[in-house]
Amino acid sequence: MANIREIARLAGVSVSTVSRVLNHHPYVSADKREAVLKTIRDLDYSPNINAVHLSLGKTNMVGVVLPTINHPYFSELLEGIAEEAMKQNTQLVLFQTGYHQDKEYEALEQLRGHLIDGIIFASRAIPFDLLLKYKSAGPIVICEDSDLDDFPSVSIEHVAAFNLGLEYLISNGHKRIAICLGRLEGTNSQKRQKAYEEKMDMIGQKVQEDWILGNCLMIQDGKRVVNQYLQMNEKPTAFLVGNDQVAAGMITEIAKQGLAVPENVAILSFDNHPISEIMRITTIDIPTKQLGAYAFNSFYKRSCDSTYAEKIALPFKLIERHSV
Amino acid sequence: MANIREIARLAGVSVSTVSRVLNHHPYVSADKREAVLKTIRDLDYSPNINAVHLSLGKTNMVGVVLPTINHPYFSELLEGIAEEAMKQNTQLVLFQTGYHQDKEYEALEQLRGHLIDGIIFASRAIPFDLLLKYKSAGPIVICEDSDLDDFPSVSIEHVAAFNLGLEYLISNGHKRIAICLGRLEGTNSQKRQKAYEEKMDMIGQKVQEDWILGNCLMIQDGKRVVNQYLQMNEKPTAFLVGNDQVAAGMITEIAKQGLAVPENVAILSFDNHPISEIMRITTIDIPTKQLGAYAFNSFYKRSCDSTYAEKIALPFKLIERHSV
DNA sequence: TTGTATGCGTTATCAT
DNA sequence: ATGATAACGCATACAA
Repeated sequence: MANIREIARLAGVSVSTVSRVLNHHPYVSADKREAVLKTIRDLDYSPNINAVHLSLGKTNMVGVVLPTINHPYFSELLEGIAEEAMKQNTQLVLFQTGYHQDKEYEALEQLRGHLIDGIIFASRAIPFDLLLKYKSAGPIVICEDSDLDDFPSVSIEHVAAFNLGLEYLISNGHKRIAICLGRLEGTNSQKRQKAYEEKMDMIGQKVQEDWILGNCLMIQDGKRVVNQYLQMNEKPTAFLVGNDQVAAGMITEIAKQGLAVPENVAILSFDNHPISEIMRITTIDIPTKQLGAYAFNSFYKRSCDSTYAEKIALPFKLIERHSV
Repeated sequence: MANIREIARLAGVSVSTVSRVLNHHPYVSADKREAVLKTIRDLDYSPNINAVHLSLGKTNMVGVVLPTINHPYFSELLEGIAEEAMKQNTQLVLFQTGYHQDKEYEALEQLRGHLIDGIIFASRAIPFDLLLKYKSAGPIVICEDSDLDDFPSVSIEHVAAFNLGLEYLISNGHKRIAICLGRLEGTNSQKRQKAYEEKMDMIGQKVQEDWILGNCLMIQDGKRVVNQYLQMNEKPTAFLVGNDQVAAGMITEIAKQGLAVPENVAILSFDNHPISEIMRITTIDIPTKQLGAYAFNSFYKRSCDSTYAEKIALPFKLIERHSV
C-alpha cells in the first residue's frame, strides 16, 4: 500500500514536503508541488485517515445522538447542526438510538476511544450520573433543559411554551382542552403533562382521561387523534398539539369529517414548520434549526475552552393564524 | 492522557503485557493481569481506537449504504447484516443516502482512507465505472443483480419474481392488472415496469396509464392508492403491489370503503413480512433478512480472498393466502 | 510467561 | 523552501 514515504521517494522529495502539499501549506515550490501531485495521481494514493487522526489527536468528527432522523423535529435540528459543522469542516457521525440507551453508551465509548471528538445529545435516555463519567473524554452538549451545569446545554423552555399555549387557548374562551404529546414516557412529555394538569386544576376544569393523547409524532397520527376525538363522550373544545405535523393531519381529517377548525374545535400546535404556514395553523414557533446551530457552536466553544458550560434557552413565540 | 506505556509503568510490567491483557491473550500470569487491570481501572484508561486501527491495519467496521432505514425492507435487510456482523464482531457504519450519490461517494472515500474495511451497498445510485475505481480499496458487496463480476453480489431475481406474480394473477383469471412500485426512476422499478408491459402485451391487454402507480413504499401509501383506484375510469381487477406494507394499507382502506378483497379486487404483494400473514395477504416471499446475512458473509469472504466475486441469487416463492 | 524493539502512516518541530 | 527526526498509541515478532 502506498504511503507518504513512497510518494516522497518517487517524487524525489522528503515526507515533510509531501505532507505540506497534502495539507495545502504554503512555502513549497511550484515544481516540487507538481511532482508530488503527479506521483499521488499516478499511485492513486490517498492518506490513511487513522494515521492522520492519531497524529493530530483529533478526528474533526462529532457524534450526534438522536432517536430517529425520520421526524421533522429531529431532521430540522440535524440540519441546523450540519450547517454549522460544515463551516468548521467537521463531519457528523449519527447515532440513531431508536430510544435505546445502549446506542447512547456506544457513542460515549467511541468518544472515550477518540474515534469522535465530541457528542451532541439531541435526545438523551441515559442517566446523568453515567454521562458525568465521560465529562473528561471530550465536549458533550445536551439539547435539553438540564439541571446540571457540567455540560453546556441548548434548549427551549418547553414547559413555559406549553403554558403559553394553554393560556392562549384559555384566553380564547376554552376550558375543555385536550393535549397531544409524543412519547408519554419521555421527560419532556412528563413535564408538559404536569403543567397541563396544574393549569387545568387552576381553572377548575376536570381533566378527562382520554384528553391526554400519546404517540403523536407524525402526520398520520393526526388522523388517529381525530377518530379518538369523535369517540369521546366528553368532547374538548380545543387541542394543544405537540407538533405541526400532527396538527396538519388532524385538520385534514377533521375537514374530511365535515367539521371545521376553529369553529367546531380549535387547534394550537408547536414548531412553526412550513406546513403550519400553508395550513394556516396557529402555532408556537420553536427555532429548531437554530437550536441545532447553537448546539454545534456550544460543542465548538467547549472544545476550545473545557470550562465552557453555558446553558442557552432559546425563545419561542406565538404565531397567530387561523386555527384557534 | 493515559496510554499503554503509562499503564505498564505503573503496573510494573511491559507494554506487551498490558496489550496482552487488553486483548485477552493467554499466557499472562494472574497476578500481573490483576495488576494491569487495577491500574487500568485507577486511571480510567481506555485504548485509543485510532492507534489500534492503525496498528492493526483494519478497523473491523464496515459501511452499509442505504437510502433510508425507515422502511421495512431496508430495516430487515439491515437486521440480517447486523446479525452476521455481530458474529464476526464487526461494527456497522451507516451511510443513509436519501438517494443522494454524494453520500455514496463519501462512503467510498472513507473506505479508501481505511476508516472502514469495506462497504455493503444495499442500494446504489452511483455509476458502476466510478465504483470500479474503488475495487482495490477493499471489499465491496452489492445487493442487486449487477452485470459486472468484479464484486460479489447478492440479490433476488426481482424481475423473475415480478413475472411470477403477474402469471399467478393471470392464471387466476385476471387480465386487467395494475401495479404499485416504489421510486419509478429506480433501476428495479424500471425493470419491473418493462416486464409488466411486455406481459400485458403478450396477453393482449391494453395498459391504462393510471395503472402504474409510483411512490408506494409505506403503509399510508396504500390508502392513497385506493383513492386513486376509486377514481379510475377503467378499473383493474387486480393489483400487483411492490411490498406488503402498501398492500396492508390498501386492504384496510378498501374495507373502509365497504369493498372486499379478493371479491372486488385482488391483491398480490411482495416480501412476506409479518403483516402479510396477519392480514392473510397472498404474497411472494422475499428473504430480505437472509439477503442481508448473505451480503455480510460475502463481504467477509471477499476480505479473506480478494478474488471472491460470487453472484448469489436468492430464491423467492409464492405464499398463497386469501387476497387473490 | 515476559520484555525489547520495530512498524503502522501521519504531523510537527527544529534545523538548515 | 526543504529535510531529518521525533512524536502519536498500539500490536506483535522475536528473543529470553
